[in-house]
Amino acid sequence: MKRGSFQAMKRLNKSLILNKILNDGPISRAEIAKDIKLTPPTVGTIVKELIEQQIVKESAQGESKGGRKPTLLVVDHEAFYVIGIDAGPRDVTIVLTNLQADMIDTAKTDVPVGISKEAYLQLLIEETDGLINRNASYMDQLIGIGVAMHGVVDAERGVGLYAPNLNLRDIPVKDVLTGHFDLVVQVENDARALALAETWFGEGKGINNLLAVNIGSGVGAGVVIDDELYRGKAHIAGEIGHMTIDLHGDVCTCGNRGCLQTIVSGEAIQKRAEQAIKAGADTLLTHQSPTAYDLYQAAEQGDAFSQHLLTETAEAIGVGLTNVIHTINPDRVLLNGGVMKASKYLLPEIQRTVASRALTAQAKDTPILVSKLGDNASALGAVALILVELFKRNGEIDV
Amino acid sequence: MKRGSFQAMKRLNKSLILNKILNDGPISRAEIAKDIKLTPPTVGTIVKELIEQQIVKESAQGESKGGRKPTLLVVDHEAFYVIGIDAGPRDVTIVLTNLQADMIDTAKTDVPVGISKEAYLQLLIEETDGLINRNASYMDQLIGIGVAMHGVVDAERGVGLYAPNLNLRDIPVKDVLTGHFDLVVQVENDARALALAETWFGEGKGINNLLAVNIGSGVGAGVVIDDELYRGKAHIAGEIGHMTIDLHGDVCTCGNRGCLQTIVSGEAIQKRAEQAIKAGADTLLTHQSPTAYDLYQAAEQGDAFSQHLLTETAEAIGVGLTNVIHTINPDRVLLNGGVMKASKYLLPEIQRTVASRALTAQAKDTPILVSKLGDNASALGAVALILVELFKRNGEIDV
DNA sequence: TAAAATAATTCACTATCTAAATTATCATTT
DNA sequence: AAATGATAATTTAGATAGTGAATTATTTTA
Repeated sequence: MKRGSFQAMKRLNKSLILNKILNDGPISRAEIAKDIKLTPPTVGTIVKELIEQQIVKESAQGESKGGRKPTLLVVDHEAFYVIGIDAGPRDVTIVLTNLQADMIDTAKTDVPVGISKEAYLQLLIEETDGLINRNASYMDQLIGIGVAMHGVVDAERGVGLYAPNLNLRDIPVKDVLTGHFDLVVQVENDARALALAETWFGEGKGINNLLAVNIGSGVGAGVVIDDELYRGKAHIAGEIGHMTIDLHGDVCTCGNRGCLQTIVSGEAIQKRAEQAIKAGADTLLTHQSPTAYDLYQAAEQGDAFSQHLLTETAEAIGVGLTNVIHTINPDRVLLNGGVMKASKYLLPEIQRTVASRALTAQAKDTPILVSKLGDNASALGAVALILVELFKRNGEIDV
Repeated sequence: MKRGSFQAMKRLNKSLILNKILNDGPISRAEIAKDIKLTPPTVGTIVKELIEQQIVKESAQGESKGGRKPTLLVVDHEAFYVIGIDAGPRDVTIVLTNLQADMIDTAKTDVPVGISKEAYLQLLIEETDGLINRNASYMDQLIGIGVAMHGVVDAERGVGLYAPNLNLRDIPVKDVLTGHFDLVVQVENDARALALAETWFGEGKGINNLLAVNIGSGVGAGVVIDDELYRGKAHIAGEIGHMTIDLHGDVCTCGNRGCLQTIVSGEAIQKRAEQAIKAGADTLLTHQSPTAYDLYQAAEQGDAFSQHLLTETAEAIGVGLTNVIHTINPDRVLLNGGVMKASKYLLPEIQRTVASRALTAQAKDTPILVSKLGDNASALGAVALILVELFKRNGEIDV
């Protein structure tokens, strides 16, 4: 219950101005004032503070519109640096970026099978230390470490509650990392980090209510509502992989039947193809257990079996998305993950399925796009976790 | 993009104080100050304004805690009156209540089959006029009319976009009613109004993220996120009746197969029972087409057929709820509607199903309750639509 | 070169909060 | 019954941060 106070009022205005510069910069003080409906003096004094904090700087002069040239303001993207860690079950990717996610350096390492909780945390620390040592010159401007973590995560406490593919529980990521690095550390579930990456750097920019779905070895989604990640009481909002869409379908790892994952996850696709091939399906495929990408390639060669399997997959994805659209009705849906490497075949069928099944014209028209962020998307989401802190706290992050 | 200003700051504090009195009253100025962390003078001046606006009044003196007795403040529930309309496809219910939803008077009328848009609106006006004329003494304190409307509703414009069971589209409810009554009019979808009724008067009080499901002739839900109704871009958030849970199930009115509705709606239950009875099921039931309540009564007599049918229904509801819990992870789920008249048999099975299917311990524990609001719940939700306006606008509604 | 326009800053003013002091009222102790 | 110590509410003075109008700094255009 946040009361109104002078501090709060100023914080809000400062936040509005900073984010205006971030999103619409280069921009003049005068234009900021006009857009946010604050008076020029108010904008002036707040901008002065932001410049003192080094997060904003004056750039070139703008074009005159018949009077004095405006002094344009931009966020100084080189003022601070951020580390983002994609802490997956198979490998760990670490990136060092500036404030607009330009990659300075990156490191990637495999995770040994059956690793213990302590060893996993040690691995994160060592790899991060390595990256830090290689880039010592940036380190006094390093403001935080974001972690995108596989599994169910309590973002508030920074704890990995359950990481199924590592078979680990209650991993105190935040405590351990802050203890070692003495920096701001934010931890989040990888699907949600991905959604955040989209809103900061991808196709989710400016979308207030977003569903970002990751279809890989599992299926998960990040839900953005009113420009903020929505987590839910038990931190499981967006766990759509275990949505039941076929009451009498195959048994899932979770014990239920007909989860979305049992049809559309990377593993499910491989398994379904494998079974069909064993049963003697007529196909050009040479792999015994082809991935979605293999299917895509074969489909390109005209393989009807692969085309059919991808269509089937797309329809199931479409059914799942329609269910979510009817529940939270997002402004846009973004698709990501390894399976979407077959997006050329999947996307049109997904769109067609949603258009055919959704209830109203507007719902049928829900834009469904494939992410353009590429491989480091989760790590970039981890970076974005820190950017949220920085820009929400008006640049007043502890360095 | 709301900037910080003195006005906004004061509005916020006024809102906090008013809602504190509403929720925790009778309460003294001193305690308000302590709870909201505002200083006594600030609270004092704002309370003075609220008293001038008549929405708050001083009630009795409280108990002394060793000093001067506190003057307790309460919302004056008799200061204003509200009309709530439940505009359904079969009948229209209208209530007149004070600010705590105490019923002053009520009216109910049937809707002729195949009614036109104009006639339906005329019916709403005439019935409301009748209620108003019967209660003329309250009318100078009447502040608004809320409408809970069957179908897809654009709450912002106050238009019924599509009312399937009336087979009407684009019903300009708000414009027509404001034109005739010159009062604040708010229109909302009935399932969402129901959710709002729960947060104001029912089991949803104080629950930040709520799912209120109505299982009647159709299935719909109201989604509350961060204490506010969530509508979604196309106004269809919460349309969970057409969630696909059985890819190869029965065909729904929407054209898809295996919608939740095809198993659990009132009509679906009757249809399923009817078919089984025709096929010679062994049952005590005398009806050819029994309702959920008939099944409940028979089940109470030990009818195994009815018990089984209810269990089947409950499991499907549980599957649907689990899907929603995995998507938006609400703090609480409330169940309402005609089918829940069999809640004695349904609820335990629903809870068991969710507990068995949900992913994590916390999710399994999601509280699922049956509404206690009774028959006028939707009309009370309509009343709540106006209360939201009143209490969000700090009592500054135009009378 | 003067006039008009736009950008940024300065100055005076105002709304609203806070802190401290004051007044009002009550229970308890002497 | 009067004094004492609490608690509640109000009054007073002061601080914060916004607004409007005026001023200064540029720049384009007539």
